Amino acid sequence: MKRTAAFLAEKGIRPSYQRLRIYGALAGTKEHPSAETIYRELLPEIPSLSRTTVYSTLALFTRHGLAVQIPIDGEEMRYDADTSEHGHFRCSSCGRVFDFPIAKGSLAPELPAGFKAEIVQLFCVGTCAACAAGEEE
Amino acid sequence: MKRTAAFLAEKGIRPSYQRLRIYGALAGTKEHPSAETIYRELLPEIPSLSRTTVYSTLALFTRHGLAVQIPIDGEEMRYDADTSEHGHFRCSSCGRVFDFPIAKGSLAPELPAGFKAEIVQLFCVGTCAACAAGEEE
DNA sequence: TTCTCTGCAAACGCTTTGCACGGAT
DNA sequence: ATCCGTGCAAAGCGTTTGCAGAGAA
Repeated sequence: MKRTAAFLAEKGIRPSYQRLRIYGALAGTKEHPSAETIYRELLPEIPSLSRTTVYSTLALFTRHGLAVQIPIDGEEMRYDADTSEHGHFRCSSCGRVFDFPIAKGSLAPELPAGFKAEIVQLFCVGTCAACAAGEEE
Repeated sequence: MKRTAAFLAEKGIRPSYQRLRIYGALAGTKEHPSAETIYRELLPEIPSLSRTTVYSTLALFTRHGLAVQIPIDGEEMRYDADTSEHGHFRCSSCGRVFDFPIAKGSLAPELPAGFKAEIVQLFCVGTCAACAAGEEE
């Protein structure tokens, strides 16, 4: 946790207990959790935690570049602490979101003149290997 | 409109007046409208129109492959009648969504074995040419 | 008749806002 | 003393659902 505190501090975020735990929950999983998921995960250990804090903290992380928003399903916003270039695959059967690598440069679209992209995201929706193999959810 | 009626019919959708008009509103613009936008556009001419009808009709079009959902901003769902392969760029300043071409094959990501993508979408968020040129709004 | 479509109103789920308390600076 | 972070409750917004009436087949 000491590491995390220093990491948040150097990004300009005061390392409060809640922020440390929320960052830990986000960075420690590949599940691309939503605010609700993180809230429910931490609640048993931090009974006083409120959803408001989770939402505002995730917004703070996003503003400071520690997390990326993944609006892959129009239902709930998901977050990813991995801000490097990669794609996201959502299984329409089980709902899980997976990372997948993308060929370098393939995400450098030829935008019309004058357009400047700050965020580039590649989304896929389909069926994951587990669900395709017949494991219903 | 005759054309549109036949088009909907051959896709297995009964061409009611509302459906024709909603399809027309969607296909006749490059604005990637939301349900609310279409509703407000048609309301003056179809005063009895309800949001419910717009929502259910757009869902119907999506199910039948006449429209694609674009969850580019996690706020409201946008729709596109152009189902061909292209990218979407959202200007974070003015909120408009633009199409842009993508190099053939660049949207064929190397998914892990067993994964099968049905929908592939490339999203960018940034500043459009007009906003970059200083036109606030 | 029977089935589908439409539309109103209410409900729902995710997220944001207003406000007050408490702790840090 | 001031500022910032937290948390509760309520509101907000996009969307879906329940239900009834109108219309097509």
